[in-house]
Amino acid sequence: MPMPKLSDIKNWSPEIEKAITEEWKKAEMWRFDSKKARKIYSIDTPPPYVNAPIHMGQAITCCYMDFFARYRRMKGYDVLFPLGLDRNGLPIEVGAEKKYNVSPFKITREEFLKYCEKLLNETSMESADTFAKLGISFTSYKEGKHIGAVYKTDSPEYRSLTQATFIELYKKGLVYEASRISNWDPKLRTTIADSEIDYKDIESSFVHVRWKVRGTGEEIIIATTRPELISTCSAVIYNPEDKRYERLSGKHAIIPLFGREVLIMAHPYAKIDKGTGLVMMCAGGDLTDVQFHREMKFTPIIAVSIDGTMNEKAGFLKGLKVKEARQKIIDKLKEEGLVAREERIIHRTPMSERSGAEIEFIEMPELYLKQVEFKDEVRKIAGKINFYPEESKEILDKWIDSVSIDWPISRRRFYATPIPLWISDDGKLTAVPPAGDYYEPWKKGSKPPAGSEVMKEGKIIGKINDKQFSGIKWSGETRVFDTWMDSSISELFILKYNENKEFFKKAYPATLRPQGKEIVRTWLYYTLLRGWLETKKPAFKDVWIHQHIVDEKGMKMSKRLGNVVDPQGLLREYGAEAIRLWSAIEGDLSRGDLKCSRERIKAEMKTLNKILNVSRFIMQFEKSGKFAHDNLTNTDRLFIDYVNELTSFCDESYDKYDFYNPAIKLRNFLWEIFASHYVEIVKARAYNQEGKFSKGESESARYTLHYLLERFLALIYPIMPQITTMIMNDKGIDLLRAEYPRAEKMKNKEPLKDIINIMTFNSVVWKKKQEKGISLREPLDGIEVPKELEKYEKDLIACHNLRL
RNA sequence: GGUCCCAUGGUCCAGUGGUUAAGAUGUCUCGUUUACACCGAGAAGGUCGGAGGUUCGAAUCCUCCUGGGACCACCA
Repeated sequence: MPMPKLSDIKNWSPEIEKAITEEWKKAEMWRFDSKKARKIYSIDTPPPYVNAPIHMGQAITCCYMDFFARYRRMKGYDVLFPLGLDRNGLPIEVGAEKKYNVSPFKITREEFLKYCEKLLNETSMESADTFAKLGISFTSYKEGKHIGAVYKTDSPEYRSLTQATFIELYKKGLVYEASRISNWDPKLRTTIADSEIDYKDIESSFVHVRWKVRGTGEEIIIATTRPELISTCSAVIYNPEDKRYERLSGKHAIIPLFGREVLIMAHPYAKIDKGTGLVMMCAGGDLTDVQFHREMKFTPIIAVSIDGTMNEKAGFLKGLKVKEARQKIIDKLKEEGLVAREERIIHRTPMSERSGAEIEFIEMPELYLKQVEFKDEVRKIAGKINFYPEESKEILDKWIDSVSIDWPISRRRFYATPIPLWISDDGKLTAVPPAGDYYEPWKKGSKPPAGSEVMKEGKIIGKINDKQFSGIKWSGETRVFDTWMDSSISELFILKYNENKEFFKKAYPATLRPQGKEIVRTWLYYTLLRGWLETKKPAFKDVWIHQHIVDEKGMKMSKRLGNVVDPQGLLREYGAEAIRLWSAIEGDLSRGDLKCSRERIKAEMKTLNKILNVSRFIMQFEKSGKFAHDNLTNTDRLFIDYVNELTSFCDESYDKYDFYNPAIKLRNFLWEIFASHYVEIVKARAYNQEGKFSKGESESARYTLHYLLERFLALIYPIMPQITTMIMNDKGIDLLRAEYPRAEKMKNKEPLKDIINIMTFNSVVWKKKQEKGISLREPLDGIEVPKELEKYEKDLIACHNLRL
């Protein structure tokens, strides 16, 4: 479809956009040529999750990124602006389970992954299509080998880079295995992610149990919601401020029914006003318990086995399910007269979203990537990055300060990057494959590939083919990576780390990381950590942090609240240009949330039509050749000076990722300064039907009308690429490849001052005519042009038909 | 519970110590002028979230409170 023409349309509409954006999507006009590229500007875009349709937040933030990309192209940069699609992880698994009614625990892993892939194949390109409709100028809308191609985080290429970087870290001894508390779903027999936990307020029994103190025989009362874990107790604590129990410090308490003795000690975890102020610390009761055990270096006693039943550590409760055990021990304690009181309390209980089972916290071995020892280094490189807005760096700094444990990177899931390791049957040796290929060790019959290195306790001790390892049976690692292991190398991937060393060297660090404030502690932090581990450099030159798109009441959009605004609907109704302009005009997304209002988006459609109408008016005049600045009339020079001032202002603001202030000024220029006043003042001179003006004066007006229009369109082009390109196309100018306009030297130092005076004068005259009830064309007596506007007198007299 | 961000006419937003708080949008009234009714002119609408404090002077600086948001943690 050809580009629509101004003369063919009356109003701007989403239908017109369709012709343009479809053409753009097909044309691949923003392809990146690494050989020609000199000034590289790369944007490490956040890959949207493909499973759900693009939501308003992604749509708007992507528009902002497109503002940045289009502006930088105008400034002569070779812009690398790739579209990534995030396809790893839990939401895909959950989606497949729901859609096909399958469970990864009932069918084989291979089968389950096929369902995940099936789901992905059905949904994958929908989001790309929405971006195309928004007019986003991604480097490419096609997959492939070229730089800037659409990439998928679950592709073998991407996953093999995740694995390659991991392999190097592993060989350097930066990865180790240690126990970690997992959310265990005893019904599904699997660990589940935090996001799969529903917290429900459930009434439960808060049992006050009588304990004895060794030696003195004194009775103490401890309240608990988990009496079935009493046998695993490793200490009894009270708050250090709690005077009531000071005297017990260092003494031992005797566990009721079990008779084992545990130390009584002060610890801040205990709250004075909760229960009796005494707490029994058990393993697996909750996450606090676990931290406590770590801190005290106590060995936790685990009494709940992975099928959700009690084991031998629970003594007579062995074999019972947790809930049964709880009831049984309460009964037993009552029988023995050990229950002082039983209270019913509402207890916030973690439940599995899918099975409805109560979550148990159990310890399992997981892989950790060292990060605590690199905190200072990450802080240092973060200091070299420009943050927009500056204050957003604080979120990162605060997070780095609070990092206290290493990064657990393994997960017991399925649709994710497999961990590329093989373990010897005695569990003491690890085979590490050579970096570069994509490995799936979990598959049946997989073996460590030739060239694998064998490691023991973090040190390389030989090659897989060495005689000493000939008899060993290797089994493939079944765990996968935390998806942030993939996401945290996005900038390495798009800049072709390991693949095109020459280009990478030229392009790294990436220029810009645009992202939301809520993932600073994950995406940004992990990327900086991983980038530093690979290159010892900051991963980015600039970081732009944005806030949120919220609903009309200022609440975060969520499915649960039912307040999600669908960008597809808005696109159909108002089109991309209105949405884009609204998003720039409404506020600065890097400084505050943007409230999504249909009414206000709709209102911007008026601006689009204003642009069309002004353009139509101007296009009826021939543009007369070049005019030296000095040969223009005073009025024309004044407005040209102003638009040049605006040119510098927009340039400086755009450079700092501020599109809000320029958008406001440009909009104001269009409506107030240009359309309502300049055009009105020079109309008579441009037409010059009565021959009041010289040919030169008339041509000066026509030249200036075109000049102002072209400049305005060029300045607002990054925000509204479609309407501007279309009009400029009619004028024979290709805005898509145009340079950013150069601000010319100004004659008037403060053009706005005179302009405001002119605007005020016009208002006075218009008001007067209205009062007198005469039409605006009719002559008016008794009004003089004020002295300070003498320079513009001729135009003003003609415009208002003043009779002196 | 911790850390951080935000609060200005119905709605959005500017204003970071100095006369009467800028503008947009919406509302109402009047008008139709060789691009435009998705138009033009005009009007109404604010105790700058609340309470203290600093200052000659506070929307602006400080403290507390209220409401909204983000992330983290937690409920024996």
